Amino acid sequence: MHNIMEHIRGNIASCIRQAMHALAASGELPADVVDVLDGAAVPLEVPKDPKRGEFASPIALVAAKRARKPPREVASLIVRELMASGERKYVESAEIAGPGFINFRLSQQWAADTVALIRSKGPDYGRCDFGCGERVMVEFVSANPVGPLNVVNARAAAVGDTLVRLLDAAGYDAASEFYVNDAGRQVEVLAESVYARYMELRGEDYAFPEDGYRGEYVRDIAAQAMQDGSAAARLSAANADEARAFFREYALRHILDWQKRSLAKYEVRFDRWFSERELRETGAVEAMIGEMEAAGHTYKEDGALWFRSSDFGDDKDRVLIKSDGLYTYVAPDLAYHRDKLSRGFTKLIDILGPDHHGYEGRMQAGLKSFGYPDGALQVLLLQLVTLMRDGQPVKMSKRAGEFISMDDLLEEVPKDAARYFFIMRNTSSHLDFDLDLARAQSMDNPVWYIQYAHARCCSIFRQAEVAGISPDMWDCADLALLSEPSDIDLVRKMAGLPDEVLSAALERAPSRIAKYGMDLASVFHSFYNECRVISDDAALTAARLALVDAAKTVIANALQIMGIAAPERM
RNA sequence: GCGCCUAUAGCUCAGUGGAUAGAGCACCGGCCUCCGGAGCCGGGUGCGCAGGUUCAAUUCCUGCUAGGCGCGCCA
Repeated sequence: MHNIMEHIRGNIASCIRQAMHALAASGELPADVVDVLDGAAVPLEVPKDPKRGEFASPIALVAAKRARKPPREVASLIVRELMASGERKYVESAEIAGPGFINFRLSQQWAADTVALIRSKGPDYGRCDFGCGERVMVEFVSANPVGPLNVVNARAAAVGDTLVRLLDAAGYDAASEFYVNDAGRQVEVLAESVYARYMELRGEDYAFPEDGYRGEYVRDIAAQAMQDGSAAARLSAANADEARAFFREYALRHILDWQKRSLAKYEVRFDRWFSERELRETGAVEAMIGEMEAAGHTYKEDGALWFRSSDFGDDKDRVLIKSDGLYTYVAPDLAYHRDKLSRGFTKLIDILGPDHHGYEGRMQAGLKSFGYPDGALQVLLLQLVTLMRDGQPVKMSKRAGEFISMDDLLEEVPKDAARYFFIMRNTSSHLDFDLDLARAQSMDNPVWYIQYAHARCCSIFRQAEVAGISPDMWDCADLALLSEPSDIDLVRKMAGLPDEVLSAALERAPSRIAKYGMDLASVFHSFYNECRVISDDAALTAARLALVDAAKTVIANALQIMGIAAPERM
């Protein structure tokens, strides 16, 4: 058993089902009342207010109409049957409340077993095999290799990496990829920009391209090439075309390495950096277009080759090959997505910035035309990020060169804080990133608050060691002694991790784990204030140390999923 | 004009087809002879507007209003 809550949920549901069948059989309820159970799970929820118990069911409200009795009366019959059932496990009491809810309270044995389970699972607690090893590919960041990573890239990196960790925890075989657009126009513009700066540094008159990249880093790259002996030698012998070609490769490698370093600092890992250029070299794009033409999904117009994407749900048709003979970005991108699916990934997730939402329709249309099922590709659109300093939005303008890159951000706030802040909101919501708060080493900072809960657990163990209490003493503790409301509140919150991980993974919602971590830390701090762990009562001390050990595990596991360190001291 | 996203407490945001809609910040008041006070406890007139589906809508659907973003043979 890896999830006690799931086990109990199943047990209660089956008890309710049996109770209703028994009532229908005995004639106390109309025979057709059991129809409400058909094809649907017995409704069971975790009440918001812990005073209502661990589980609640509105089944009596749902069944009242068929039962032709008031909900509370139906509830009372179900409770009578259920409490008489020998199948019932852990349920200590079932009460009728409000309009007809049945609230289930679990026995202390449940708390004891939960603590024991968490301690035996250790780092695996919270994980499950729901995904059955299905292969899921998450593609994120995929910034053009023409400049530094920006703040939305940083959000995408934190969200994507956490999502991969979540999917992994939920039993999927999850992989991450960064698609490198190292072919195409943007790269040429970069090459021309660096070349222009190079000429400028040499004091030659050369016009900077209209749509060129004006960042200071472009000049830096040119300057570095001039100082690099072998590069300088090659440049001095080159004509303009050769120099541009040289700078294309030089700048590309330089910027790609730079982006890789930024992400490494951020502890965001990619299983693969997939090169568009290599994809083109395999002939995959040509082959794909050939098949599309053969299938009749294309037509020629105004000298360009169009994909009939509107036949597959897109707003309008899209150009694959421009009238100048070059591919648009759509063609290689489609080939890339087809490549991912051909490698055995059955689910693709793309995390995109808000300026790319139009992209989804054409990709979905493409995959549909290839015959892949609906739902093979899921696009997660991130909304914008506003950096806040002193309560004011930080103005960013590319033109004026006022621009905060991901590197700048990570110099200002710790990596753990940045990751947390970027995932703490729903991906579909605009994000206000409070730089002052993220940097603060104080109770107001949610990251510190959670990490402090972990450090506090460790501190208690250090204290226990000083008092001469060894781990084997709490390994065999009598967990039945954990009976204070604060003990149970903590256990209840810890028991929720597996459900939380699974729903966060299925909803593609890293923010849920951020919220959970915060709530867990809060319950832990309350417990700590309410219940003394190390006391004169040796048996209770042992039980509480086991509880703290479990708490430490759960906090660490939640932080691990977010890619945030779990410090022993701060 | 079309498309996507958003609208919940003074502020930043959670949340769910169900019970009395939550958290943090800010503000006010308490709690250390004690495991880290980097903490805890208490204090709340809020789901943009109008319809619809439902036993039940803040949640789902439609329309409206307001804000953000996008709408290239750029990526």
